[in-house]
Amino acid sequence: MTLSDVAKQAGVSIATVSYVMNDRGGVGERTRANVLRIADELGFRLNRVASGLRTGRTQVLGLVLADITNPFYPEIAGGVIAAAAEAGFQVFLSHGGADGRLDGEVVQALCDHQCGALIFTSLVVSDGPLLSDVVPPDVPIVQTVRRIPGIRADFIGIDDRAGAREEAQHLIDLGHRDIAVLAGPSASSASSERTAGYREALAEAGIEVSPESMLECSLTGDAGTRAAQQLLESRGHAPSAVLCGNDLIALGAIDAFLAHGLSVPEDVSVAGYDDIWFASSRLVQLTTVRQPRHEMGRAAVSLALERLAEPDLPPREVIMEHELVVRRTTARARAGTAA
Amino acid sequence: MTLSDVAKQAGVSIATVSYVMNDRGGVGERTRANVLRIADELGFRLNRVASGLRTGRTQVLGLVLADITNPFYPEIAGGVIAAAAEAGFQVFLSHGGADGRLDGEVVQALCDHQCGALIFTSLVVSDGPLLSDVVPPDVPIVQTVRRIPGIRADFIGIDDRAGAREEAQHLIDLGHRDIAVLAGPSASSASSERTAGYREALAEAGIEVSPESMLECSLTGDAGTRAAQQLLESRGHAPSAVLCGNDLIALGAIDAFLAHGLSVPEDVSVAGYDDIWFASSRLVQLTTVRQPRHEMGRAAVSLALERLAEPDLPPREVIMEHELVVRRTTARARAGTAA
DNA sequence: GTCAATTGACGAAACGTTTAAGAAGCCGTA
DNA sequence: TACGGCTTCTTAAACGTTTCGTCAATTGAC
Repeated sequence: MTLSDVAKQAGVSIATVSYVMNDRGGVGERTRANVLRIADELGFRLNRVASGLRTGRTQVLGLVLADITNPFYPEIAGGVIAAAAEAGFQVFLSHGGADGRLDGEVVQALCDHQCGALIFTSLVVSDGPLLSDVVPPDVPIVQTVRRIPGIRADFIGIDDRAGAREEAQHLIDLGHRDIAVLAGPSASSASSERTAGYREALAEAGIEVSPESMLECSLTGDAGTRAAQQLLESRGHAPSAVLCGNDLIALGAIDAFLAHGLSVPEDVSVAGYDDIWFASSRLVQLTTVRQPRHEMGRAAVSLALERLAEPDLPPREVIMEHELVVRRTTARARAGTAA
Repeated sequence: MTLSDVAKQAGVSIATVSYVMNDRGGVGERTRANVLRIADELGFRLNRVASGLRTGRTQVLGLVLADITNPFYPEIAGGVIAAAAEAGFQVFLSHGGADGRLDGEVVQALCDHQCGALIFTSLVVSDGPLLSDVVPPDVPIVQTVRRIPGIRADFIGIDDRAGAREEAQHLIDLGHRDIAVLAGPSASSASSERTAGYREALAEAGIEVSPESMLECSLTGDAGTRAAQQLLESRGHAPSAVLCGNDLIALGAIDAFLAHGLSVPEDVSVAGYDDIWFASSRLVQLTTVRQPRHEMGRAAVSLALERLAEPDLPPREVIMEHELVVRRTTARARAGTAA
């Protein structure tokens, strides 16, 4: 079932059918209607692979998630897929390596399939050279969540530092002074921004964080559990509150505290970051900072398509609104501990 | 950068380079090595779109998730993507409509892009005609999780009925007699199998479930909350235990019970189904039945590729191992209520 | 030394589409 | 009548691969 079949049936040339199927002008009203009818009867649909070859651009976006099993990412993917579908694009989904780094083969494969644009989540700095080596210069790149400097790519994310400051301030307002930080990997721009935000707000309030109360761990629940245990061991007692690099760390830390017989938030307040779906469950009720993930996915597609239409646009950064969400894992500091 | 460029540089024909790049025989060892070297120097990679057009088959799988934001599905996607990558395939990701039904346009778009095979999760019966209308007969279809009868498609899932029986038996063994069921939509084969399994096991133990203790709701947390509320209202008191159609319903129900001042599992035991990631969190510790989602995704790819290689295989059903996971939301029935 | 079989390489057609360039018909005006 | 300017339609050349059929060169057997 090809253009040629429809053309034969309708008694016109292949070109005419092509013009009709692509809604191009220059076709008489009668023939257009006739072709449309025949195509419909025959169940004809354009072969997008052939179009892609001929035009040199495919209606396909490549999306690389850092880790698809991390509940943070699928909603971004949802936004990307929805916006892409509206624009008539398909989405190739891949994910990075287990260590959070980008897998060169994955990016290569995407390029082999002639993606029109590439969207990445949570790049790390060492991914930079890979991208410039592998991705053809005419393929737009959008990075979300994290940003690596100096690469040819648009960015979409939130003001992590501001969110972190607000969250730290929230704890300070609740009277906490003995505050620990379980930070995400400093290789991640988002994590280091958050850590910086925490530090700034605490410093402004005259609170200093001792080295043993400032731990760096990877962005998983297990890492959070281990870090919280280490916190308890090295300090000898629980902090009054803990600021975590993301929600998974926070949940892992809560696990650890509960296992030590501490209650949250009565004994220790815990705050996360991201507002993953499950943070809002009544069973958890985690205080956190929300990233508009679905909207970020949509916006990433807009950036990509805009640049596709106008390649010479200057590099752009879109910063979306975040929101401090106060729930049940943070509470007023105990009188005794607030000093 | 095309075959032609490499051929020119290596002083051989396009055909020869093609044979080399595809690891076909009939090329001398010296020329092969030379072509490989030149291709590497030039950074040449085959254009998969052109290959796809020429061969009529693309190295692409289409994956349609019922709902990407539902934490149940991304792990299936992870398995699919991993297995596909190993076989040199890319994966187009789409998702169904908000009502859980398949969107015809989505399937059409996937076919327009000449996917080699299509994998679906959680089809509903009314999706059947759509598939046979839209998907070309030479494109293998794999359905996972749920099965709709009579369509040209392989299936991969678990024995939902057996899992449900085991779970119900677990509650019976704990001494529960006043057991309610919050079932998923009966339009879903998985849900109705589970419901049937619950019923069978309860019936065998001589337990009958009153109509007001058997509610059907959709597979979301909110629906679970509402259903649990309705349960409490119409019955006047809490059941001793509740079997839920999936984990989300269970979590929603727990929410509702907690909101009514009941404790889980002291006042009421709750069991879910699926073992989504967060059911295992220490904050939840949900008793449930595990589906090996990652492996199901991988197996779906195997089925698809096998049928691609051998289209005349008889229809196949792969049933994977499930596992009853007993955690903290189910406990021995109170002496008083066990009657 | 001859001939058949094998190996290694090539030419060219095809896959289904897009699109530049051009032809045919029609209209109105000079 | 001749002609420029529309509109509508067609012809044909790509896009980058794969693969069939052919052929020259080499090998091995006699």
